[in-house]
Amino acid sequence: MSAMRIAEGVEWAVHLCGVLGVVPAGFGLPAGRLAEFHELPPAYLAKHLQALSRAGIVTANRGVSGGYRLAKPATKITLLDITLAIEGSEPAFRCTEIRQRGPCAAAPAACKQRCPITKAFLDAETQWRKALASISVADIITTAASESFDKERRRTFQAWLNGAVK
Amino acid sequence: MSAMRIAEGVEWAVHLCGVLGVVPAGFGLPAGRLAEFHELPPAYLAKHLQALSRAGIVTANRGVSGGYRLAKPATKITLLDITLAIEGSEPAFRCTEIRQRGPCAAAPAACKQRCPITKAFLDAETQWRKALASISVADIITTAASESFDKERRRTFQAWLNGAVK
DNA sequence: GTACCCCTACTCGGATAGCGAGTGTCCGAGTCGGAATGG
DNA sequence: CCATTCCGACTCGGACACTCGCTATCCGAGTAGGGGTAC
Repeated sequence: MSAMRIAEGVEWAVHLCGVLGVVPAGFGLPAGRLAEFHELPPAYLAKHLQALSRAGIVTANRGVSGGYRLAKPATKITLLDITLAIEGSEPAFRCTEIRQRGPCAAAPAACKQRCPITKAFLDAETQWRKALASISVADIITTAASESFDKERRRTFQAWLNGAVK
Repeated sequence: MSAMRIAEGVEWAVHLCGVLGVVPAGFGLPAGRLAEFHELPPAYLAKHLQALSRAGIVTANRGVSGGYRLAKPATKITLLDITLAIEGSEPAFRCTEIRQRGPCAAAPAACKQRCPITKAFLDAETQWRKALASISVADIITTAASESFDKERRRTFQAWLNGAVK
């Protein structure tokens, strides 16, 4: 009774892209530091970072002073990009064509176009994707900064960042 | 890499509500017949029908000539109603408030309002729900009838229905 | 003949196993930086 | 003092267990209808 759950890795990924978005350009953060920032399991987070890397959202540098950084400007990365990178791009609704089964099955020839049920669900999903595509990581950063970053917390963050970037 | 899957029980439920929508008013179909109509596993389908019953979408009658029937006009039953009945009404995105954890945690006092990430995902989900709420079972029936019901199939269906209803 | 009662058959309802996808973890592949060394 | 080489430590990347929730099933609870029986 509680399906349709978005993987929590999506939440992690968006938060971390937000963090990477405020790292000075040219610098990166290793996976361990990113995990530390929100007290996330480092090994598992690494898996999700790989997915982001494969999707071209972040770039990975190896070596002693390596780490992850955004692959493109934060304004060009949308919540939809991140979601698809983590969850995959398959639609949530998958028609199994049960209308072609049973005593009153529709003839395959009559099923050239999608059944109205499938169409409705895919349309709804398009609306969902459109909404997510309209928000960028830069938007998230701006809003978060203005909403819940007082002077004190901003300094705490800067201090941590200075100790984390190489 | 393939999350966010809608339970296929939703697809079944919508199709079956469509079938129940064209049953003459005052008559019902037992779960076994409904399962037979699309060659679905009867026992498992029964579980979903229970969920529809609890949600007030269909009413269940016991006894020798009992069965399920729509609890309200097909125009008043939306795809969203059915989806929520099967999947539950919890939102797909669930914020775990990781912003309140780690070396730069936000103070609980600063988290009165939802973080912008959660807000964005819930807004997207609202768009999704709105799209599903705009389609009724009656709409599905109308479209399906006009798209893929030629005279021959319509007769086949009527014959099955006459043998199925009590 | 009729009214009542019981019984059977059929229905829904909730409690019970099985399996697959996300969740979590680990160790190996790859790379950069620096230290040691020889010129 | 400087260039070169080698070594080491740190990083990402993919392969391996575990847990929870959807999938699937069964048997018990409940009801309506019909047949039998007594009046």
